[in-house]
Amino acid sequence: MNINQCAQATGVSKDTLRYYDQEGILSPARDANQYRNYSTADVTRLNIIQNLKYAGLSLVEIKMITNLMDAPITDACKQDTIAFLADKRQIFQAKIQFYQALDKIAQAIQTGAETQDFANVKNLIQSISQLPLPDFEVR
Amino acid sequence: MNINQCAQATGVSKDTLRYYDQEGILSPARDANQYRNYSTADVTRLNIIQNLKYAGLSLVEIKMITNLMDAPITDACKQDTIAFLADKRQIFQAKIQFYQALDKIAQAIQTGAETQDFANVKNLIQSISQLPLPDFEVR
DNA sequence: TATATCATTGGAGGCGACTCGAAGGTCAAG
DNA sequence: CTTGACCTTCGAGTCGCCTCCAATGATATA
Repeated sequence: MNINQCAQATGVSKDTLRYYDQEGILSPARDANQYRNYSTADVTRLNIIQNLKYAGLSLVEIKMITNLMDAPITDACKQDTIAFLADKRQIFQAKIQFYQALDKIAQAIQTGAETQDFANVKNLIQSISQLPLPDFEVR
Repeated sequence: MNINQCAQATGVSKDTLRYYDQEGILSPARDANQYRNYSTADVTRLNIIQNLKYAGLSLVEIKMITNLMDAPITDACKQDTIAFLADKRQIFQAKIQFYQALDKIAQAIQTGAETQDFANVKNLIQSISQLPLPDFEVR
């Protein structure tokens, strides 16, 4: 599968695919003519990359996780992984709670706007300031 | 409250506060000497900004929402707001589901790594590729 | 075999959201 | 009335993540 086909298949642009290669995030095999040749495993990996990006991970973090797939897992990296995941899970859970709370407010604002209750809309926006940000991350 | 005190109180850097002013996201009153003077309402607004940033909204989107607080809400902007919120709520709900699914996998990976079950760790990472990305947004 | 269409690289440019530095105005303490 | 710690603006720089372009090489079709 050449770069164009891979771009079609995954929705990731050719430029981005070259960029990922350059950054060591996804380096497909090369044909004799130096053309990139994407395998189905590469496509799977691109799906992982897209999903983790969607979850707000940086490319560096994504690289770290996907590298676990082909590296033999050493003891040191095991420790790192566990720590990293414990961290990320805290963030994920905080995000779940946060989005649930925010969605509730958004729903109320929606209703308020529909029923012309604008005073209440302003109060609801105010209430966004009360949502507790987890103290362990700033981003 | 001057810019330094506001920075202390909110954890937002002075540079960022000036940047927000410049971008029209938060423009505090000015004293006679042109110094920025932040009110408690401004601090509240900064909390809102930080929370919406955490939820993944861009500064432009945040500006749109917080502007609802001091503008008289016209019919046109009401329509916009409702549409915008409907959109965002879809995204919020998708994120909730996504994070829940991802956290489950992360938990399993964590357990796998702790119990040295590395083959399973690799399978679990693979399974991230299966998480369904909502089709209505790419970010 | 010429032409069009694909691939390669390297380097520059862009955008969002800051971040920093220089040059200068303001103010309180000694 | 000077010193030092603030504040101001403006312009440039940074970082992550692409995106575009030019020069060059490979492949497929008339």
